Amino acid sequence: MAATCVTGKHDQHDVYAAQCPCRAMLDLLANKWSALAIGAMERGPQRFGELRRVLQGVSPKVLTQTLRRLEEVGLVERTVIPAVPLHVEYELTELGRGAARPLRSLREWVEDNIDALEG
Amino acid sequence: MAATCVTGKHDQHDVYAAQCPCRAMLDLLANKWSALAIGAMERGPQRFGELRRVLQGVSPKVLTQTLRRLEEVGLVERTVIPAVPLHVEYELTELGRGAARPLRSLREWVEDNIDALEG
DNA sequence: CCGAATCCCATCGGATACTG
DNA sequence: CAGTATCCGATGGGATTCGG
Repeated sequence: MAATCVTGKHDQHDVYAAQCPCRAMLDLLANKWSALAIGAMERGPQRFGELRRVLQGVSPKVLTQTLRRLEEVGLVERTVIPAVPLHVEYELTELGRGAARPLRSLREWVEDNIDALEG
Repeated sequence: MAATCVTGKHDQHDVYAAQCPCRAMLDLLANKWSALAIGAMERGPQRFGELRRVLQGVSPKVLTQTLRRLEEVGLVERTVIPAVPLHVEYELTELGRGAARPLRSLREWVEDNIDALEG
């Protein structure tokens, strides 16, 4: 069971509390590009260009922003491989692989239920 | 297992495909207010003001937008109860309760792992 | 009073071009 | 190849106002 500000032991761990860091974290994960990027990296390390190709329609700026934010909170590790041409790999951390599970469930639910949805 | 454009039987059911309706649906669900609103409605029908209080920091305009979009795709049912003062109840549909599960997993993961995350 | 439409502004996302 | 810079349209929040 998740702790909440109201009922749990962690008074500041409630995604519904505006000032709780959980909310900022949920904002980061509950974001279309984050959900797709993390899913893409479940297969293993991915290069910037690979991610850009998989995440159809993402602009380089937004992909960079997304990956940098995921890196900042420790969900993704960025590795620069000095070579010509330059290689940069993005990989899920242990924590990132944990976050990937509920996100995969969400993506799969959408794919499995899209026919039942209107719009 | 979820079907994908590339590997599955449903050629148009891939959240990674830019033109797939799945992507639009994921964009709707992978949104900070949608995830919180759907979670709030898991307890049962909620009035507009209740939702506004639970989703700390949401403006009435954005809450209306969010609920309307969820209603359009059939995840939420909106019921106007003619009374003074006016009652408007929002309730998850069967489909909405299905979508609620992975979203709850995501919220719980965040609450359970926030201490391990940086930022 | 509650729900929601309107106006205005700040911020963000997206397309494109360009650089290390 | 992997980003950064720049511009622009879309989106989101706040305050206010309207309607029931």
